Amino acid sequence: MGAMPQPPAPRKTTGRPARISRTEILRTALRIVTDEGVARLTMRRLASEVGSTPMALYHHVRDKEELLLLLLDDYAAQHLHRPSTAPTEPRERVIAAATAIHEVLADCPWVVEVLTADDLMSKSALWFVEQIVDGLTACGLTLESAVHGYRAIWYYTAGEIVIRTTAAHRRAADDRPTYRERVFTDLDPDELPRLAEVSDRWAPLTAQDIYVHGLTALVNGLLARPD
Amino acid sequence: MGAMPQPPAPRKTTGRPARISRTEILRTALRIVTDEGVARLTMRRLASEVGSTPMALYHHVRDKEELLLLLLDDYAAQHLHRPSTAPTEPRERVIAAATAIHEVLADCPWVVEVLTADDLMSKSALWFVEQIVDGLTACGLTLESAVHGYRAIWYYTAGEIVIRTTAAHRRAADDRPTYRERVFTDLDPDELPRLAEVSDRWAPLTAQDIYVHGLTALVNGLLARPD
DNA sequence: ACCTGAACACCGTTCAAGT
DNA sequence: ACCTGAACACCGTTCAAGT
Repeated sequence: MGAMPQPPAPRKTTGRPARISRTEILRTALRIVTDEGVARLTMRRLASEVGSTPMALYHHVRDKEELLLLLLDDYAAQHLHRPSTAPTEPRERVIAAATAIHEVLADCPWVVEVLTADDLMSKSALWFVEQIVDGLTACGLTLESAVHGYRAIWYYTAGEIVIRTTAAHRRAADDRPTYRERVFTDLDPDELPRLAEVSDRWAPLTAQDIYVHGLTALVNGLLARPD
Repeated sequence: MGAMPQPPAPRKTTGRPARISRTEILRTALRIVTDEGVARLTMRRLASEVGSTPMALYHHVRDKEELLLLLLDDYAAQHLHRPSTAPTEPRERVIAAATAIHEVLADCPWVVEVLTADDLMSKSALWFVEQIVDGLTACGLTLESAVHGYRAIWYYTAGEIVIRTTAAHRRAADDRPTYRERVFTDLDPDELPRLAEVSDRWAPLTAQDIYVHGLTALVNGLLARPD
């Protein structure tokens, strides 16, 4: 869960009226991050886009890290909608909830910076976490094992996002051949026979989306071995 | 595989003798990163530690990103040792290879920055990748499915490192209560019954190391469902 | 209460010049 | 070939002051 810091502190009626609001700051920040990537989001840039000074921002957010967390919270709240009908079969409910979280995160590459800056996600994600934990218990796991299972799913999901996102980012910005290309052209088939055998299929193979495949395997494995 | 850029280009005998070497740069960088964390590794700081100027570094590495990748390559080469005896049972070989990679990465928190900056690991890790892919095929998967399985394992492993490392980092630097603490104290038991039920056990539960547990489940699931 | 200006203490990297 | 000095174009954040 990302740190959702205190709400803007209920507006007092005394004092100078605010010229910029936290909402406006977050809206602008989200636009910058969506259009140009998280690297381009600086406090100075953001300040000028909302027509203010860098220091005015610090009156609405504690620091840049809090800004990023608020941004993820906001994003999740807007995009993570509970389905009108969830599967009744609990195993399927687990898969569906994890896939929902994954889809939302996969659509905003900038989350990586935030994921690695905090441990979990927004309040909006709690319902999905509940679905996963509850689904696993409904399949026979103890509550403790279900929580562990949820964490394994979260590791897998976050890892997929982090790795795939940065790999894509790299590919885009890359003129020079990747390390993989260089290494895979001169594999020793005696030492690494399997890798040598797939070396020329590696790129298309690893370009395939295997999230659901791996997720299903993981969930099956978690349920087959309830300790 | 991290980008291992060209080796330092075989030393020519003409020209000025080098005052600093790539090896010396990497040794110093590794010390900084180990002692004080990757955030403290700046080109300027590194230059002064090797007794040189920032720009001298650019004669030995292309840029900071290449420096970090070289660092991971170096680290993996030094710490990722092939075991003298590997399990004969292929499923166990897969688990052992993944665990070996995980252990080395888990011991150097700074890898997170590098993992998210490139897609995979060093050349030294290839043997372990081979063990995983070969072990999975030996259990009956096609070569393609084995590669997909390897990727699922890699996502899970990288995710565990990234999430656990940054969570630990956060805990250390944190005075204010975490978002989880704030959220978990006022869960609605009607809406989120399972989470409410575990809310006070959540912290110790998620502090447990479940890497091997999840890995085993994932591998079992991958093998039980070879499509 | 909210905002500003100036300053502090940094970054990575380029460029032109030295030896 | 290797290294230096100075500069460019930035950062996040603090502090003291204004309205």
